[in-house]
Amino acid sequence: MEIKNEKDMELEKARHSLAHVLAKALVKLYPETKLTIGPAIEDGFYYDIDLSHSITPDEFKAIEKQMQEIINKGEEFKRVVVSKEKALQFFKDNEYKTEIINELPENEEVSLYYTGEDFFDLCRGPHVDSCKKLQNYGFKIHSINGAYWRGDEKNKMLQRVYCYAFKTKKELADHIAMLEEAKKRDNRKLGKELKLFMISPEGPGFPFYLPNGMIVRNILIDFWREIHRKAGYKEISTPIMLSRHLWETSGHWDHYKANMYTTKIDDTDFAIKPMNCPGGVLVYKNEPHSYRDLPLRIGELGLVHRHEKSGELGGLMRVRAFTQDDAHIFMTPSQIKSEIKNVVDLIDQVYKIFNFKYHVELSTRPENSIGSDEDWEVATDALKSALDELGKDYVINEGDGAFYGPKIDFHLTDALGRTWQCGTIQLDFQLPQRFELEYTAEDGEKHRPIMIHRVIYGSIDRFMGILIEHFAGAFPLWLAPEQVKVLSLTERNNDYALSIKNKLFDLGFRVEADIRNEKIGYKIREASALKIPYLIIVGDEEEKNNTISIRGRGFENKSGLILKDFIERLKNEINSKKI
RNA sequence: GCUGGUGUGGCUCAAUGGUAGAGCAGCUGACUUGUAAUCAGCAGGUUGUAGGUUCGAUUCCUAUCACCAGCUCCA
Repeated sequence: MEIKNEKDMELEKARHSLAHVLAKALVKLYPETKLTIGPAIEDGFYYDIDLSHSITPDEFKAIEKQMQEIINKGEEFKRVVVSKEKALQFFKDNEYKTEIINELPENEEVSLYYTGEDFFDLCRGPHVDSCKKLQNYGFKIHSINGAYWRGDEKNKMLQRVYCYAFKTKKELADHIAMLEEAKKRDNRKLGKELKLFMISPEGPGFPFYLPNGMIVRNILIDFWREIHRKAGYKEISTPIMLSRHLWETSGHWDHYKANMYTTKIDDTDFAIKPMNCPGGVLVYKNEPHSYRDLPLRIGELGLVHRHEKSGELGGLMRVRAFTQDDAHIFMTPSQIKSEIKNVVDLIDQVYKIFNFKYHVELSTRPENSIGSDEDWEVATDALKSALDELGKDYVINEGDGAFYGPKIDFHLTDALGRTWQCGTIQLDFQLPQRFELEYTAEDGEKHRPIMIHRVIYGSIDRFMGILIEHFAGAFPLWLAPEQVKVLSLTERNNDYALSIKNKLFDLGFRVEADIRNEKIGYKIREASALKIPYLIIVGDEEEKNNTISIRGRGFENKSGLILKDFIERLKNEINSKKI
C-alpha cells in the first residue's frame, strides 16, 4: 500500500528555487517587473508577475538563457531575516508583496532569500543552498497566461509564466513526450476521428453522441445496470425539470441558482435539475418506510444540466449536460459502515475492469457545516473504519467535506499517469432533515434516515472521455464500437467475406465487411486508423481452404485459422472484459 | 465570466489589400490486387457571423459567436 504523492521535498525545493531564478531573470530582462508569487507545482513551477509589456512565446528562449546564466554562475541562496517594517520598506513599490507582508502576524519576522548578491525576494523558503544544485535540472518555459492575483476574478490579472522543471533533462524530455502523447489521445480529437461524439456551436457544452459513441456509452450503462442489480439496487428515473418549490426546499434555489437553467410553466418557476437527489428524495417520500426497508438503495442514471461558464467547457471532460450514474442510499446510522464498504467494493470492481489504479481521499467536517457533533463523529468514524477494514489506504483532507456531511473521493490514474476524480461517496444529514424524511424503527418511533449520495463513473460522459484517452481510442473488445472487420482481398472473395461477416453478425458481434475494390493495404490502413480490434482477411487461399487470416491484437498476420476457433476466442475475450 | 490566441471546402493545412490553393475524404472510370495510401478525371468554399474603412477585404478596424490555453469553478 502506498501513500499518494508523497512529496519529494528535494524536488519541491529545487523547483521553488528555480522560480526565484526565473524571477531574477525576468527582473533583469524587464526591470519594471513586479514580482508576486512563484510556487512549485506538479510539473514545475510558475511565477506571477505584474508587467505592462506582454511577454510572448518567442521571448521564452531569451528568458531561459538568462536563467541558465544565473545557474551557471553557481550563485548562493541566502536567507536573511528582517523586521516587518524593514520588509515593508524594501517592497514599498510592490503592492502585492506589501499585501502579503501586512497579512503576516504582528511582530513576525520576515525572511528574504537572496539569489546572488544582487537579487532578493520575499519568501518563506526553503531553498537549495546554491544554484550549483540546479545544474542538472531540466527546465523549460512552456506558456504564459493570465491569472488573477490570488485567484480572485475581482483582482487584477497578472501574467503567469509557467515552467516545467525536473531533476534531469531526461525526465523533462519524458514529461514533454507524455504531453505530446496526451495531445494525440485528446478525447476531442479521437471523438472526431473515431466518430464517437460531436459538439455543435449550436449547443456549446451539450454533446451529441454519434452511433459509435452510443455503442460505448450503452455498454457502459449495461455494465453499470448489471453490477447494480447484483448489488441490490433498484433503478428509478426522475423528471428533468421540477418546480421552484422543490429546489427551495432542497436549498439549491438559494445556493446553486447561478448554475441552474430555469424556466416557467404557466406562472410557476421551474428549474432543470442540476442534481438528482431531490427527485430521489421525493421517491423515498412517496410511501412510508419501516426500518425493515433499509438500507434502501436507489440508483438513477440522471441527466443533469449545469450552467458552466463558457470558458470552462472542453470536450467530454467538461460539459453542461451530463448523465450521472447516481444512487442514493437511505439507511440507519448503524448501517453506514457496511453500506460504505459495499460502495467502495463496487467502485473497486469497476475501476479494476478498466485497469485504473486509484487512490482514496477522505474529507472531514468543514467550518460551516450543519448537523450535530455526534452525527459528524459517527459518520466520519464509519467512513474511516470502513476504509480501514477494507485495507484501503487513504489521505485525509481535514475540513474539506461538504457542509452537509463527510465524503470519500476516488481519484483514478490513467495510462499516462494523470489523475481524475470520478467516484465519490458523500454522507448527507441535510437533505433528510430538509425534506423531513423518516422511517419507523423497531421502537415504533419515527427516526430520520441518513442518506448516501454516490457515483462510480462520476458522469458517464466524462468517464467516456477519460476512457477514450486512457485507451487512446483503442477500446477493449467488449467496448469497441466495431469489433471485427472482414476484408476481402479481391472482388472474387467478396461473397466469402460477406458469409463470414454474416455469421459473426448473427452471433451478435459488431462486425462490418469491407468489400470495396481497393488494395488490401489500403483497407488495412483505414481499419487500423479506426482502431478496430480484429481484421479478418480473406483471399483465394482462405476461400479454397475454408480458413481465415487474422490481423489484430496479438496477431501480426496469422493465416490458416478456423473461424469457429476464432469465435470462441472472441467470446472469451469479451466475457473476461480483457484489457 | 476574465486574459491571450485561433476561426479558410467533411478533415488537415496553404495563400494574399487585386478573380481563394493543396493533400486526404467524396463521386466517376480504369486496374483485380496478399497485409498501413494503385492511377486518372470530376465535383466541392459568398474564407464563423454582422457592420465599417477602401476603387477593391479572406487579408485592416469594430462588434458578436464558437473553439483553444490558462485563471476561477467542477462530475
